[in-house]
Amino acid sequence: MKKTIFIFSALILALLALFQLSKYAYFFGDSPIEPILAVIALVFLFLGFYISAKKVKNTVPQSGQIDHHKIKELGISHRELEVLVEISNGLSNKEIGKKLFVSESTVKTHVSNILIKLDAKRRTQAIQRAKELQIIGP
Amino acid sequence: MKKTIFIFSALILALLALFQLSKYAYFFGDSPIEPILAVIALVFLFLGFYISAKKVKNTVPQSGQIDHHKIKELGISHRELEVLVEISNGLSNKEIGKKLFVSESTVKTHVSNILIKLDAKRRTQAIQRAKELQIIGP
DNA sequence: ATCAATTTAGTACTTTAGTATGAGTCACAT
DNA sequence: ATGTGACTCATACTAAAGTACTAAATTGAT
Repeated sequence: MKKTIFIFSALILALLALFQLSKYAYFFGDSPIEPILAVIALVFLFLGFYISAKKVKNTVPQSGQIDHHKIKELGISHRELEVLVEISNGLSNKEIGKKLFVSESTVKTHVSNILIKLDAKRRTQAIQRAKELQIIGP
Repeated sequence: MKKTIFIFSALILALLALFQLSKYAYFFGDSPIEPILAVIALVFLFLGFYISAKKVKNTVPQSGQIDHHKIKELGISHRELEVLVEISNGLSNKEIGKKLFVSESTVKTHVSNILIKLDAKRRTQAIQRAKELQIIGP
């Protein structure tokens, strides 16, 4: 895709050059407008490209990658992360306990700590925050 | 690929048209150049925007598209969908009520219906299911 | 106009979630 | 050895969440 665009861009440039040559053959007026027009067109074309690309980069925040650095930064332990993942999978505390072979009490402790570390009031908010911070996958 | 070629072809045509215009400008002498320059700049700016946007749409495979068909298929009403979105934003029933100007009781009713329709036992599970079915955005 | 679906809201109840606190075990580093 | 952090579990409590009804007002389509 990139190559195609590059090739066509080169093609346009070549066209412009040809037009310039032909113009010089026909006219010998004071100041030719065509080169200026071409430069403006290209500059604004790539400006549009650039701005749009920037916009997309800011609005679409890299999907998929989990930020291990931020996990440590927030002081979230390995076990807490496991619980967090199961929360986002929609499991109840009891179910998480069974899956991780611990009591429901333990899960509750982990959940409380997670909520504090993620600055959330509810587990649903924790899910949202964790995905926002790319601590867990989408 | 075909689209890219088409777009660039259109671009070339636009360039040709512009050159024709510039020729006319030459013949009629005193027509001002600035408006033409402005038009060219704008046209190519938006052209750049357009091409870039198209490119992104083709390279990034459906991120954020919601499946309206599946929503109707599951019989989820408009109001229920609103509630569902707020659930996934991590709000409590009371908070949702305030945001949508209804009582907490009403929200509970909606939530219960949502859970039935999404075949979920908890709101966290409903979030997971809804995202899986692309009923709500990620 | 009538019928079905939606939206709203309530009561009464059960279940799940979350808080606060304390405490025991284990590994690992100083 | 002693402390530190992570993991575990418990009790007792409060706060949400969720269920199971009932029911009225509204809306949209036939």
